Amino acid sequence: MDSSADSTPKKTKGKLTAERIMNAAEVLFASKGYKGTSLREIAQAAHIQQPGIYKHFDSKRDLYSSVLDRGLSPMIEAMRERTTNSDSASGYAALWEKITDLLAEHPSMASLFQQALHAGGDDDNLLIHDWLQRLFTQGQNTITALGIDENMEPEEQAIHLIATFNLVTGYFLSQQIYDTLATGKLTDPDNIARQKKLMRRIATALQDT
Amino acid sequence: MDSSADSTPKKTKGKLTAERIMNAAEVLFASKGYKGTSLREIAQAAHIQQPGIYKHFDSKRDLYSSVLDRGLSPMIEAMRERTTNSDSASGYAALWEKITDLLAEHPSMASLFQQALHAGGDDDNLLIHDWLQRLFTQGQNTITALGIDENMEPEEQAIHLIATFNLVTGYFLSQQIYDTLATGKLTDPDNIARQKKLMRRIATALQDT
DNA sequence: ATTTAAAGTTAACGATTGATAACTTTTGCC
DNA sequence: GGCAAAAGTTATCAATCGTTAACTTTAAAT
Repeated sequence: MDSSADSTPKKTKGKLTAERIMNAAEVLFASKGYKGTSLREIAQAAHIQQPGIYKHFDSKRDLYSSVLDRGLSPMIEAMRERTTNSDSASGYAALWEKITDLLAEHPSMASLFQQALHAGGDDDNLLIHDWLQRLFTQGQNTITALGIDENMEPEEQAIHLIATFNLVTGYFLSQQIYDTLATGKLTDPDNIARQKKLMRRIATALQDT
Repeated sequence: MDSSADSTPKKTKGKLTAERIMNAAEVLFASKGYKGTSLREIAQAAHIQQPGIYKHFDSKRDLYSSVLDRGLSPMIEAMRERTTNSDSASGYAALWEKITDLLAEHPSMASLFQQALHAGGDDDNLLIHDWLQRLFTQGQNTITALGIDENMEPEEQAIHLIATFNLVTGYFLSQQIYDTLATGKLTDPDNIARQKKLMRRIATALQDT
């Protein structure tokens, strides 16, 4: 299928279909939630019939999990890099900017992540709990990498983390708020630049203890 | 029913039941989402049988709307007061603190509000769009009341609004993040005080142009 | 070109859901 | 206390949903 055979793995028909399914699922899960999205509408968006989804995924839950995996891995990777290379105070802003860039490419992920976070009392808790551990607790370097003063008491560190997390992800979920005051899209480069500027100002304010 | 007959309206059995239904619905809608919550589980939590809900609400949608109404009205009221009485720069921090206090009493509302905001492409858009108008666009006084520089370009104003909104509401949705670093509840008074302190620092940073 | 495996479709199933109708019980008013 | 209205229950319905099985078509491997 692919002419550059050695540098790119061959993509079978099935793999391409699975990608289409996951792309459709990502957008629909993000906008309508897990329960609010049926496999029939995902299938329709992916141009197959609904039971066909079972050729590629074991269950709806498996599809959801795969979508989350695909979307969160780059974030975990960015976090890991910063944790490993945290060498200066400028690092933390760069991390959140990197995550902002990632989310700008996949704005649905912000919604999916927040949904998964807010699923309380469900059997999803194990899934997202695992992700939280991987995202936020890779040792004390994580705190520094995230731009949080490590001499702070844990409660205050946690609240700083929450604020920063919500600033970054909440931005991508707020098009409707944006529409009340301005025109355009939050994923426009100009707006992304504005958001980054605002984040830098906040980061500076929080860093000055 | 109520012995202080003149100062408090009488609460019929039905009204008390409707309250129970709405209390149950508020918590369940918040944690499981609209589609993920069935009328049967709401009814069970309210100690009635499921079709009994139709004695008090026309539909599931009507119940949802009533829950939103009940929870958002105090916020609109707080907003209106600040808009009317916006007299000093200290006003804007007080507004967000007031909203923080309101949400601390009803943390489910933060989740419900965000859910409604993120419902894209649904017939809910009219509902939340109305609420957004009422929350955020009560004239130019609103911008000042919210602590946003009115000489800023609209795009930047909108992004500041988004940031502030997500700081306030996102806090209440982030217990799972908090749990990765600390113990306790986000609604504990100590943590609320920490959050307010953090918000004041951010507000000051954003105000310094 | 042939064969096998993969991928896709159609039909159907059991479970769940929001809503309705009929009936029963409780409440509130006089 | 009696009566009407309100509130609540039981039973049922049509629709939707995730899933499975059987069948068909296409893709991939040789």
